[in-house]
Amino acid sequence: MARRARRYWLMKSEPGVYSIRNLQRDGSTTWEGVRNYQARNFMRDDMAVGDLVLFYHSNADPPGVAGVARIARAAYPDPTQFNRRSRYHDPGSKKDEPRWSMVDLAFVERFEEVVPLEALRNDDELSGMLVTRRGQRLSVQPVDRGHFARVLRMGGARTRVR
DNA sequence: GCCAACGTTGGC
DNA sequence: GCCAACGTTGGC
Repeated sequence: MARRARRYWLMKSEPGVYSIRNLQRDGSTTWEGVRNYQARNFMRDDMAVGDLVLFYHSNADPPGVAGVARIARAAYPDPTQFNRRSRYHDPGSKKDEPRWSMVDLAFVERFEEVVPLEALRNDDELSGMLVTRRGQRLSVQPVDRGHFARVLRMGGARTRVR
């Protein structure tokens, strides 16, 4: 049985809300609250267990890639969409036809230092990488294998692409 | 805190 | 289907 090739991703989190250190502490986490259709589609349709993720700190100083995570559970319905108390509640979503999906992430490693967005932008090998584009707000993005490997090197990571 | 960029909503 | 109004994201 041929296995699907591992895919590579970037996922944004505000460190004031949930940082790479939080993920390191917790070991794994649920990724609820994504309410953008493009981001949902990537999670629901394209992510699989074992895919690697660049863990990106947004609204941070500096913004940038803080470490690496791994998809620990493939997409399943985000329960917060049905919770009236939740800030992620979606009254338009039906139980038998959930609108929003989520995945679980597991900690892989934390970079010694964040690789700043500016460094990504200044790196020739990373030209075209989505996150370096001005106005790019998507919180879940696919990353080219070569770009992923390059960011790992910039972060001094032990993790390798394969 | 500002504001550009962008997604969503809803009137028409 | 258009598009103005509005809300959010996220760099700076």
